[in-house]
This record gives sequence, structure tokens and C-alpha cells, in this order.
Amino acid sequence: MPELPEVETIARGLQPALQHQKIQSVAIRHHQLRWPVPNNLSTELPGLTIKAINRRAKYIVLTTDQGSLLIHLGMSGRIQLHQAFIPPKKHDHIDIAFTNQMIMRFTDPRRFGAFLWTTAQWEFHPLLKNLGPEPLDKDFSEHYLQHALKNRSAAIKNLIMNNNIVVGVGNIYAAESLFLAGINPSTRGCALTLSQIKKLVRAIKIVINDAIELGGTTLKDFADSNGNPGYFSQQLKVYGRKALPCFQCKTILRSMTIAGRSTVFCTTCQQ
DNA sequence: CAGAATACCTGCGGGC
DNA sequence: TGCCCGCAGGTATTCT
Repeated sequence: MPELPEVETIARGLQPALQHQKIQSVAIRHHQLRWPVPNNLSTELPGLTIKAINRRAKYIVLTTDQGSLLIHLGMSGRIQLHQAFIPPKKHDHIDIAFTNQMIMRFTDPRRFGAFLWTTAQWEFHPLLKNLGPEPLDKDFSEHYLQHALKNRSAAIKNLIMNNNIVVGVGNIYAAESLFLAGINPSTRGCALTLSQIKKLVRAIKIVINDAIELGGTTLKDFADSNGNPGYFSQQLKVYGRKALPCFQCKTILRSMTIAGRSTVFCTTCQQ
């Protein structure tokens, strides 16, 4: 999926278009996403108005006066806005039509995404209530991470991708952050020095912030809600650069598998 | 409890 | 051209 910067970009694109819009109808063409899409959306949502658009971790939250839609894009999800109805394609699973004719269309070939409805406070939904801090919040600090890594023997790359520790750091930005911080991805969490923890917190904030400013990373399934690509791919230092020379030192970048995910790094710059 | 493996699903590119 | 394999941006759940 889009990682956090992509989701943020999408949420920012949806904000002005959806705020105050009234839902006219809902069409669900494929119910089987990560969890079944609730059947009652088609009857519950029409007539409700979007009051707020939020992002938490990689969830997009559309809040109405009766409840909130929780949308996750999984690995291959997209949301696009159309000014009028156009015929759906193969993986266009859900449409929400608004009274101004606009259509918000959810597309997801791999169907790892989620489209859920909660009538409770969305912050307390079981999928959201245990999430760690947002990487750009001041809660995500050197002190916090030092505490979180204490006694953790797993690879630091795993730990920063763990949503209970910090949200929104996926495979691309984990690799990029560790490169920027000069840390070997396989280092055990508890083995990081205070200086490394400080560098890592800074690196994560810089990488995520820069990626948001550039509209995310262009990968094959990503486009913002208007269909525009992101530009962060031009900034990638290690992700996708296996066997190519490090920009900093020319060492040939190596790849290894950590917790089942490929991880590119520089054996010279990341000790 | 922590860590590792597994599961969900389709599409694509490379090798033959 | 077509088939098979491995791999892809995530993360909850199950196992050890």
C-alpha cells in the first residue's frame, strides 16, 4: 500500500472535496476485503453528511454525525474521486456517491484493504486503540523510543515497523530511515546506543516529513485522490536500489530478508 | 509476553 | 506466446 505519506496525501486531497458533502448512495460490488465490508453501509450511510476527514496511522477516517468510516488501503488500495459516475473496472469494489454527483471510488486488486463502519468514537475502535504514536508527533521522541526498545531483541527494522511502537513506518521508509541514521537494519533494538536512537528518531521524522511534502512515493499502485503521482521515489537512497552503488560511498548496496521482507542497505554506511 | 511464521489476494516481470 | 516462480507498498492472527 501507500505508506503513511501516501495516505496523508490522499486524506489531504479528500478533505476539501468531501467536507460537508451528503451521501446519496453506496454501491458495494465486492464484499470480501481484509474483513467483510458491512452490508448495512448501503442502508445506513445515505443521508449522512461528512463532518470530518482524519488520518490515524494508515487509516483514513471519514466521520459523519452517526459514525465513522474506517478505510485502509492495504497493499494495493486506491481512492479516487470522480465528478460523475463512470463505469467501474474490475477491482473497483466500492462507490460512495454524494448528492453533488461526486463519486468516491475504492479500488483494491489484492483486497488486503479494509472498509469498516463504527458508531463509537473511532479512536477507540479495536484496530486503532492500541496504535503507537504518530511519527511526526512530539510524543515520538528519543526518550520514548529509548524506553520502547528496552529489552527488545528483535531487529530494529522490525521494531520501527511495529505499529504498537510507532505507526506509519512501512518497508520503504524503514529502509530509508535506517540509511539516513546510519544504522544496520538487523541491529537488535536493545543494542542501539542513545546516540543512534536520537539519530533514528530524527531520521524517521525527516524521511516521513519530506515524503509528505513531495506527495508520497511513486509506485505502481499509488496515486492520490486526483490520480497524481508522488515524487518521493526520486529521493530514495536504498529502497529498490539493490546491487546499485551507494550514493554516499559507492559501496554496492546489499539486500537481506528481515522478517520476511526485503531490506536494502549499505554495509559501509550502516554499521 | 516477545518474536517468528502464517494468512489474506492479484498482478507483474523474469526465466525457460 | 505461455507457463511457472518469486516478489510486491500491510498487518492481524496464530504459533512457539
